Amino acid sequence: MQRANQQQRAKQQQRAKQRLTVLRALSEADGPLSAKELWSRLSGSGERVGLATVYRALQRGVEEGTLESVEGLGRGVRYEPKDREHHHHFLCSTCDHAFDLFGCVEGLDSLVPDGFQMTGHEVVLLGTCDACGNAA
Amino acid sequence: MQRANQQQRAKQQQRAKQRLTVLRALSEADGPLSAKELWSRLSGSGERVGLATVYRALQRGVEEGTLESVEGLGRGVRYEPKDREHHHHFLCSTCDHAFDLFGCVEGLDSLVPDGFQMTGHEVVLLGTCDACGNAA
DNA sequence: AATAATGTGAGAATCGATTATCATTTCTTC
DNA sequence: GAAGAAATGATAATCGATTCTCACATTATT
Repeated sequence: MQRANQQQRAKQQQRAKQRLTVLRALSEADGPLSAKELWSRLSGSGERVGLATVYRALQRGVEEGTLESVEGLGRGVRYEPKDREHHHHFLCSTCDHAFDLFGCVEGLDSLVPDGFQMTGHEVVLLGTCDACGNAA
Repeated sequence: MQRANQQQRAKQQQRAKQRLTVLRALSEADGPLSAKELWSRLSGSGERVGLATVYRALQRGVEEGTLESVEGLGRGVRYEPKDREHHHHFLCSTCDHAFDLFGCVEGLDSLVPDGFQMTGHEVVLLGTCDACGNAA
């Protein structure tokens, strides 16, 4: 069983060249990316990948549990690998890129109103990233 | 000048009955609302207001500086009066309503990477609101 | 009351994001 | 290498959100 799965995965990986290109690009990113961001990056670096393929790869990643969709960063949905530790994001208002942050905050529990059940939280820092700040 | 403005505002307020209905409903809400949420509420309470009017009222409110658009709460844009104190939101995953919270968190500064300039932040708590929790 | 200016509602048009379609290509199996 | 299965790319279709259009209603001005 274990072995059969491995074999099957190996097969899939050989077949799905573009899909893995997409997933690799996402795992190498320094923050969550939208389908279009991902597609732009790949296209920019000479990879010929269709936008539909990017969407398919992301969708499948979420279904298989290796990716996670991240809402709440401006408009649109971005994606990131699910195996990252708990973290938050910095959204640059100039380049609109979202950066992973390390660490978390304190005092969340005290914000929850009586009777409400908190199951998670998101923190987004807004401002200007290093590159955009220097370019100004 | 001061007086001219007041007179003009008075005129506008008499004219724009529906617009003010929209703005009042938003200011009475316990959290930021989207155009459609606002429209549903008004329609539900017997007000005959067109969706276009809601959008116009919101757009104008933002232009005039009395309203603020809030992104980052799931998909879509919501609006809230700009005169509220600094606060955050609780997003109920069941009813999808966003509730205003009171208070803030600590330790944000330490999350900012070197070279980045933070100009603001958002905190969103996720979970189940009182009503939805009891209804389950 | 007549006229002009503004506000409104209903639905059409538009927009960006996402999904569906389908012919072609690539890989696997035999 | 042939046949079948899966993946891909281009682009059409769809979807929800928002804006636009325009005829009509309301309010203001004279």
